[in-house]
Amino acid sequence: MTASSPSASHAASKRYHHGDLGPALLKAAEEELAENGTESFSLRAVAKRAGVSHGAPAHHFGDAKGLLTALAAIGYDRLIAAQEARQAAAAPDKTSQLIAIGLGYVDFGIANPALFRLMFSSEKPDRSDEAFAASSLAAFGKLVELVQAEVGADPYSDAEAMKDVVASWAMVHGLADLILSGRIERLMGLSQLPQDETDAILIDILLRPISR
Amino acid sequence: MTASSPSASHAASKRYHHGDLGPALLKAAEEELAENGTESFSLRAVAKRAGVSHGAPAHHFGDAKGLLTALAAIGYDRLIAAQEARQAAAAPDKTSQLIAIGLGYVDFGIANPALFRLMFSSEKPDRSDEAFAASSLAAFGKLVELVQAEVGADPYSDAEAMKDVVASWAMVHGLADLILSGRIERLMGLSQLPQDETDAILIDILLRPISR
DNA sequence: AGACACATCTAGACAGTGTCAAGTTACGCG
DNA sequence: CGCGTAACTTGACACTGTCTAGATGTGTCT
Repeated sequence: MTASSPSASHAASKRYHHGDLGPALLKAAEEELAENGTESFSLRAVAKRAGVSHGAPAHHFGDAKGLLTALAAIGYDRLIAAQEARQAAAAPDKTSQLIAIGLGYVDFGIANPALFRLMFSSEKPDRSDEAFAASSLAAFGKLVELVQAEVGADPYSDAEAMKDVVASWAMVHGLADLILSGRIERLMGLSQLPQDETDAILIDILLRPISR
Repeated sequence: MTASSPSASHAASKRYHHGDLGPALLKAAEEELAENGTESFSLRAVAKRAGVSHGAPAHHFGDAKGLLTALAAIGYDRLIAAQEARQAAAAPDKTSQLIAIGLGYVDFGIANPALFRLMFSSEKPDRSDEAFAASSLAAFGKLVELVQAEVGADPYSDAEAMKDVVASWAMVHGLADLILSGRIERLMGLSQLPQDETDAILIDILLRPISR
């Protein structure tokens, strides 16, 4: 038997040294978050799910705040991926691309409600954390860039363009937040509609902040 | 001396029966919420602040969820009051009145960030609770009514009008949520501006969802 | 190859949390 | 005046996050 190769064999075994605990904890944390929500999130439950002792996470993330901060940073990367998926499927013109990142924003929120709440409505993540700040700024940068292309002015030097950025962000963020809290479903029953009809409604709304 | 009238004397004494614990707990809970935020909210800390034992709240609100549900319901009443204050100060035309409730919405969010989060971004309140549902529907009803006046169609029978409602709500909600999480401050420095300039920016943005 | 430094993980303890059950106090009604 | 019952206290329980000390591998250097 050539067995027991030192590096990364079957990970979930009961080896004393897990070998890849950091990522495994993040995966477990995301699952816990999806199942139980942000509010009843438990660090010990995450450790149990990953098959390690309750003290193990501390060594990789410091404390619960650290783990949730890392998870939120991953969330922003995931958000960007959802936006890029919509961009790839959209027409190449500037407006369609801007709307696409809005639709991706909503897609992400619906698909990951607890993660969305962690990223935008929680005090637990440390916003001064490097990875968190970098990922969240990258997501915001996409918006700024596409609004600039749309209105033809740099938001950082043109107050009107910055209002367009803020209006666009507020609209898509409010839309996503109200949808994933179930407050829109009661009014429009979006989940009952075929995707193209849902998209048409969202596009109509997402166009409003920038149509002068 | 006519003293020691049975009902409601000096409330905060160390009488075994507090006499008015329900409201006192709500007041303490709101203060705790404002100071510590939704996430590190502690029922025992609320009881301590109100000067009663840790088990006392259960008798009035059942459990923590019950207390927070009642508090959220009060929050909606407070939201409506903030909107009505803006309405009273605004011009009587339909559009000004609609914008006024938007400004009141933002006012409320900025003044009560933790309560706002409890009302809109938390799973803790029981939305099927009678008082909660009534108060939140009253707040929403204001919006529907004013959008209907603005666009001249009943949102419950006209899909376009309902899109106007959703767009208006999403815009003001997203705006408030992003402002109170500090994400707009970095971009526009609203807190540095005089109120009329801030209002002008917000009005510009709040008009967009309904200007065809 | 052997041994040592170090990162990794476990195990126990601590204060704090929400909730439950049982006991104590006092209000109000007869 | 006495008694039922609502209001409140107290103690216990399981659970939480964090800290500490100890156990266990991993990798490296000679």
